[in-house]
Amino acid sequence: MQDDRHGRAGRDRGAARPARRAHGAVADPARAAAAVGAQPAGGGVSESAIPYRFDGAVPISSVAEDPAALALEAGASLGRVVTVAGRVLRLRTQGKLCFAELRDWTGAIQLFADTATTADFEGLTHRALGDWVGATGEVVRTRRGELSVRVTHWTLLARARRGFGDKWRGVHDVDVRLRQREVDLWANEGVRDRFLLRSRAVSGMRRLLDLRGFVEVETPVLQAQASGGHAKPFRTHFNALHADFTLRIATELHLKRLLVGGFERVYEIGRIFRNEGLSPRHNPEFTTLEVYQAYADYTDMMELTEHLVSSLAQELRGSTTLSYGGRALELAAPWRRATLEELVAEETGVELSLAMGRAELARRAAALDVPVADGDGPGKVLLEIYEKTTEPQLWGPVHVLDYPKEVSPLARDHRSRPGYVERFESVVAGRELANAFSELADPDEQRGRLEVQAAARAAGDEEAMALDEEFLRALEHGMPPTGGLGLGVDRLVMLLADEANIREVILFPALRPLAGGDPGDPGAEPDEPAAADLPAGAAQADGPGGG
RNA sequence: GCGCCUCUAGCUCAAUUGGCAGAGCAACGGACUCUUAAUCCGCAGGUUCUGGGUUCGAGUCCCAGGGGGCGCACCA
Repeated sequence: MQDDRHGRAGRDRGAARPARRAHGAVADPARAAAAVGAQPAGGGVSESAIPYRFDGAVPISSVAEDPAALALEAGASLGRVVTVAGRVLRLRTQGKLCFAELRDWTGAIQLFADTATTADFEGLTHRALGDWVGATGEVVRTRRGELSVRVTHWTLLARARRGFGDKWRGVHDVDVRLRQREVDLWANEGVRDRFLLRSRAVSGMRRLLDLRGFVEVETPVLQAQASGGHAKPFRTHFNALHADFTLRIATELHLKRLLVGGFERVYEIGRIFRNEGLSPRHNPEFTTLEVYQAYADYTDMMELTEHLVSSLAQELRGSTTLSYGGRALELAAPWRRATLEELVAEETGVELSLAMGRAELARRAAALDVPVADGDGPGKVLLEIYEKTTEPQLWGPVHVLDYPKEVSPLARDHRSRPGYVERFESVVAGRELANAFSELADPDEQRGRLEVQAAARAAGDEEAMALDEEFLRALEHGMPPTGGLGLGVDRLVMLLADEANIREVILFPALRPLAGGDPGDPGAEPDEPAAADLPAGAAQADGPGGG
């Protein structure tokens, strides 16, 4: 993994066995594609009655959490008329009364209707679960004590032709949950909150960095040759240039070029792509944060890592003490710092040192049942031993210091330990969360390191780092001393959300495509007429600017 | 890629040793003026993932394929 800043950040290895969250995958692809709960169309309201916009709705939480409303006594009215909008998730009709639970993304409130005060009472009682409705009425508390909007009039905003699964148990079919995340978000408790947490973590990250004077930038996803990491890229074709391109595997090299260009503090939060395995802990596209700070070294990056992670935990979870997989995790700064060898010795009792040479290291690897490849140098052997025996056992958080130069082509030589570079990985819950170094700025040294990579590449190592001449030329213009940090955003969100499966923190994780497309759906509306059959005007009316 | 597990109504799940495919929810029709997973009455709903095989008889056993899950490998 060498210099690979995100070698596994955001993609875990050696992780604790993930809790099995769902059972019994169903689903032949046909049924998965046919979606959940297809129901016959109906409901007695014509599509043309649905308005183009809906004015005046307030967030439901502003009603449901209003102190005056909370203090309201059963049977009393607040004397305040509100309009709310959202989705009908429960519906209970009782003779000339009707109760519905209306939910928007801020909260839920009951609608209370009756034949005397509600326009089109009958229509309301025939809403399908899942229909979107706007409603206006007084804020009251029912005799039975439920805060409600006593509906005088209401508007259908969307029909739900498909249901959202069992109203009590939701939808547990993993395939449906992931392929139809929109269903998962409504049907299952906590899903939406988890993704809101993710969103807040990312915006929090931006805010914390902005406060320290960093600027956010965007670098290319499409690259002639991806570099800056160790991974197989996805390949694509750039028609206009008649050239094969790759999707980026790291943002590192472009960001360092910005340091050369005078951006002293930059960061990018972006998707990178690695053409590798799929697992509960690996998604081929994942999000990284990369930060570069001029005049700083890796010790500054340790402080920054601690600051980001502990601040987000405090802000989003209310504490730096979290529970992850049932085990306590204390994220408050400062985090422990220990060298790679110290940690291996603690875990295995085996002393290691680069100085003892490859042969001796290989013997110790064998004694620990760690396989070693013939081509591996001493640094690689050392790293393998650490990764196989120690990293998965580290609960942390801990900054693992000082990696062999051999496996770190982009990091600067250690100022006092020959053969090592100034690099650390932050390990939390047995997995790498962050990877950082004092950046290598010397163009000649960098060229030499990348030539070694290029040779490995030429020898068939598909994941050896590509030699990037534009990057090397940039370094020749001079890059100041710089500390750089890469952090796996998906991984961080997993920690904050207490999730063992990366797909629970990615809205639309990669899945095998369904063969044959939509197999048809008996509950769905008839197919739309083909475009050719539409009147000329209609054929173009497919969106803003579409014409 | 390999191994193990799994797939039954729209959803969540049953179905004794191989012996009539069921329930709850959703849907549909109805009753009900304070419900809270409302309740009650009625009605409807199936290529038991697909294709073969064994058997008098297969949701159940066997083979092949597909989807999904987990683990391993990969992720220098």
